[in-house]
Amino acid sequence: MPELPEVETIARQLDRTLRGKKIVGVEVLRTKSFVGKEKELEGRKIKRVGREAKMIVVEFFSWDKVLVIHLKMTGQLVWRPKNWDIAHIKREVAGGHPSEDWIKELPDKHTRVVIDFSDKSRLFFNDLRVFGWMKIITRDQWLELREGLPPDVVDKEFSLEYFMRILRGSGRAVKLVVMDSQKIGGAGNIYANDALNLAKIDPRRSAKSLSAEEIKKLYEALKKVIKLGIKYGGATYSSFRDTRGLGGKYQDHFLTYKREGEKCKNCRGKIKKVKLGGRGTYYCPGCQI
DNA sequence: TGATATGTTATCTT
DNA sequence: CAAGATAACATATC
Repeated sequence: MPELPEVETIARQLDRTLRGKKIVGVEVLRTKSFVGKEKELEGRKIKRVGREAKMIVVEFFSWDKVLVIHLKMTGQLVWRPKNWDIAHIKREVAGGHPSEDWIKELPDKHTRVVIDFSDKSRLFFNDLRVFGWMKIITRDQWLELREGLPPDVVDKEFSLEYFMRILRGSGRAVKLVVMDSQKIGGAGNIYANDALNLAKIDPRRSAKSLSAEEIKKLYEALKKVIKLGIKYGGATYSSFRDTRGLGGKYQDHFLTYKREGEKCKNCRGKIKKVKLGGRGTYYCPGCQI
């Protein structure tokens, strides 16, 4: 489910809550969801939690291995303190409305892994479709993996020159190139749709047909929507929940995504939905040329 | 019942 | 070989 802003939201929250905590137990309820020997985690103390592309990395004190997590389409990481109860969550969220469907007991039928900490708090990895995973790899493997990753939209290495080179080198539809995780990290379907609307570019156009000016507009739009997504704590669409089991707010600011038939915020045209690369694609025929 | 679903990658086709 | 298209992963919801 989560795109970069959603993963970033989760990673930041985990970094805050898990730092210094000691793992005392790991239960794997679905073997496909955990790669490696979970026993190895016992007794480890968490140094920090970070994000690279759409992966979450957990680093430990005095250990040369890391835990890498990918939520794919439907993964969730929900942390609950000792003696968690509904009243506790409601107290924690100032003015927010906890989504009722998530105020429930865990583990449930979609829980794949549970990590227990020495302070009796617990982290639940839920994943309906079981595409996501947690895996233990060595620090060296992790560094190697990072080497092979393209720059994230929010990285400073993601320059306009780089973006231009990528787009000019492909004849595919511009939206598919923007979403290509081999070339650009972190631009998923929701944000790709919205960035193209903001830049007023038809998502179906061949990437190499964009002018330098259009590329620049798209580059800026992409950074802008991703930052907006982070600011609003991600988009709650389908299964996205933060570590408290609560949703984000970006969905209230969608420009095109899931807005078929509604008015374009630029030109009052009607948002249209088409299919591109097997994915739902939303755009405004009025202003996206 | 059938279409659809946020991500990634393996495998097919051109 | 390379670029691009498509299927696959597992499950729920509309």
